Amino acid sequence: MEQENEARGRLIECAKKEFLEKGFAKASLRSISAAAGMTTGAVYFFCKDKNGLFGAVVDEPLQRILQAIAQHFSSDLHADPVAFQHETGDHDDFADMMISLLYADRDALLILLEKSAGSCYVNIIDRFVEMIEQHNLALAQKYAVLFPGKRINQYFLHWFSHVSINAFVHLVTHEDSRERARKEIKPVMDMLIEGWTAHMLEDDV
Amino acid sequence: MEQENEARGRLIECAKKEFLEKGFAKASLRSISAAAGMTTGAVYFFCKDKNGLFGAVVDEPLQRILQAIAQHFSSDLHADPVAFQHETGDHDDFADMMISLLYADRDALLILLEKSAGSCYVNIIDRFVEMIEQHNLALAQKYAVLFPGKRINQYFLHWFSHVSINAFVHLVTHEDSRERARKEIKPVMDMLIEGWTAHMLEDDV
Amino acid sequence: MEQENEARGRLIECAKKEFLEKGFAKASLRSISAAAGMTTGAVYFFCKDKNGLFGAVVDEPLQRILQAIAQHFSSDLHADPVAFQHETGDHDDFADMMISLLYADRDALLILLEKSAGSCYVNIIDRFVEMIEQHNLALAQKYAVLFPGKRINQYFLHWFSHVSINAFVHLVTHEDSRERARKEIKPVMDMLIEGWTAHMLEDDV
Amino acid sequence: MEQENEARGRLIECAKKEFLEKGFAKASLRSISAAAGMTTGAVYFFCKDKNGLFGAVVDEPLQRILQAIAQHFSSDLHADPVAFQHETGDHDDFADMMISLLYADRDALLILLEKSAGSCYVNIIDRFVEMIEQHNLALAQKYAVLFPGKRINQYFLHWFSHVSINAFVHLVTHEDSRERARKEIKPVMDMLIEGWTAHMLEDDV
DNA sequence: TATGAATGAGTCTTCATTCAT
DNA sequence: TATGAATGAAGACTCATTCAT
Repeated sequence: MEQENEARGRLIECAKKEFLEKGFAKASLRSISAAAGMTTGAVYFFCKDKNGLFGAVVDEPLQRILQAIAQHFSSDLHADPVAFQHETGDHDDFADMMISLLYADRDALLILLEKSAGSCYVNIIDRFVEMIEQHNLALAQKYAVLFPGKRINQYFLHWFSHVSINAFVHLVTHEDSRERARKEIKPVMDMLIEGWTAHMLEDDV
Repeated sequence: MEQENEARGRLIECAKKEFLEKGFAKASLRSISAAAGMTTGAVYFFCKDKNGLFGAVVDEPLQRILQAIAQHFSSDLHADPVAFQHETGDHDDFADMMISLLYADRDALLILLEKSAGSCYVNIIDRFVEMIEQHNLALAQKYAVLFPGKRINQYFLHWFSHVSINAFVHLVTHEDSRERARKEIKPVMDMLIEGWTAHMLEDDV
Repeated sequence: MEQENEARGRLIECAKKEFLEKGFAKASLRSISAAAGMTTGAVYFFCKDKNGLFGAVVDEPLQRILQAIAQHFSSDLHADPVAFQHETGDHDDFADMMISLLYADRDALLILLEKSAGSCYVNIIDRFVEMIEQHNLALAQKYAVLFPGKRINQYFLHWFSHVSINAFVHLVTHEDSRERARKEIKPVMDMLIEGWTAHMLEDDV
Repeated sequence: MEQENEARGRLIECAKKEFLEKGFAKASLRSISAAAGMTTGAVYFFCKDKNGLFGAVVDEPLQRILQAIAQHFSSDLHADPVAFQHETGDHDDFADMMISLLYADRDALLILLEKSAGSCYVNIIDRFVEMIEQHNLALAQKYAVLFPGKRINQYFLHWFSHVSINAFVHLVTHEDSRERARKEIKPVMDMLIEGWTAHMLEDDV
């Protein structure tokens, strides 16, 4: 977006390639900077350290996704929980948004999701899971009110949140084409919605 | 089983602890061998190398699971695919078996599933997924015969296999108690079965 | 005095702070220039190099002291050596002058005396010691003439010169208040004078 | 003393030489290990890190001195404070002991006293000063009791303690011969004793 | 059976310095 | 007058691995 320095761009592009190939821990600043045609020292002109370089690759797309999710959830909560399973349009919108975001800078996301071991972004997926779990919890609580004698199944809630996130992670990880991704996610989302409806509440003992 | 050496046992126990804490890549043979009260050199008497040590920790429980799954699948295939969703007993058996196996040496499994980055066991989960995917495919093919105008949704099949495996990974990862694990897996399995039935086949175009 | 540049002043002020905190060797031009709101390159516009920057901080007060001592000594030498211990006024004057000079830019002096390791000002104290030692030697020679059968104790002379300088170094280093410094130095000076008289000459063998 | 490994001995000897020449901060493990005919990695087999190597050079003689001082002081405190200035024998013993200790491994002491900047032994002299200051304080308190209307001059006490330590530091630093050291310290000690007697107490206001 | 010693390549990082602009 | 970019050498340190004994 910004008309950045050219060498910096080269550096980050090479870093992206190396992180994608070797992962954060095994990536070598030496080989990254060599590929970018500069010395290791130069890297430290552009970034604070190895983690900073990693951040330069992944942070922007990450923030975009984080914000989009937060925003979506804040608006979504006012919806009618009874109609959870019928709000197809809403779920479709969410899925479309996620796919757009995920594929906008797919390599960066792949790195973030699969190659961040050792960096300060480890377990970033857990942050996504936490966000969606909180949201699901709120939704489920409103839902549970309508069913006396039922209560939220906490374990299922947690697992369900995991699976929901992983649905997108799996998508961006296994499906190269954004168009096909749009199509493939549908039955997955449907199955998730049905599962939510059928199993989120358990009998209160 | 084998009349093992005592020092070797100590070594492997300490390795298990270190791998669990730091993961394969960040684990240090120095600190492992120090904890086991021996020198780094000694490690190479017992194992070929770092990967070998990792294998000494995780391979036995891994093989047990691999065999159990293979065996289960070979017998399962003769079942009636029409009745997939009704074979509750069978699914329960499978889940019980898996839980038994997973919790028998839970630490080793945790390491294998979550801490193997950098070792030659990376992506071991993918091997599980492949196994189950082949099995699901065979099942689905028999099932598809009964529904002309329908065909297997390949992407869904793959994702479904992933989720099936992850159901167990998530369980062993998040649930300390084997008894609770037995209970928590139920709605998860139910949701999986329902999802299979509803979405494994898509309209043939 | 000079119509200095404002940025230069800021730079030197920040350098002073950093040198005081970390000492010459561990001070970083990067962090100094950053604190001064400029780039490292800019430092080299104002100074020749790191040592030059150090000099910009400490050299002026140093020169003032060097000159004052030289001047004091050249006038002092004409005094009557017999009366060394009685020239209280003279010693008081010297002490007062030193204290004024030392506290005029105390931070700079502290840096020079305690934080110059690694710079070309290391062992600057030795230069003070040499000056005072030469002076003490001259004084002692005139004094020795009056005591046949006695000669100057060279080692004592050297140590004594050290201690004399350190009396002031210790003062500026440990005593924040210039007024208290004026008071505290008195018994110290007295002890030095008495020591001089009693031990500077030893029996000639 | 211990029949140590030969390479380790070589390493420590080379380290001693390098520390003596360049000081802790500017000493290079690279050049030390090269001089000792081994790789940098080997250093870490023998020592924890650079500070550990420094410790291997200086810690033993340091501990010997620390203990000797502590022991001397604990016995000395029972002496008659009135007779402080007359206990020539005692002071002589102390001086002799210190000189023996200081010259037993003089290079190590020189390093410790003058070249420790940057290491975890910086300001080790202050520890000596503190020890002797506490002792001097205790002595002075007993002494002060005998002189109503007088009180301890705190600044003088502190400075005096510094000078006392520096008497030995200066000695080992400037005098190569242990025999001459024994002789040179005498007038210094005398001057210290006289100064103590004359100036440690000031008029109570 | 295991050790103690050592290697050597590699890690990230920091630094003073330079120089075209 | 000052910057931004980059250098290059060196820094301490860690590691898996080897091998004679």
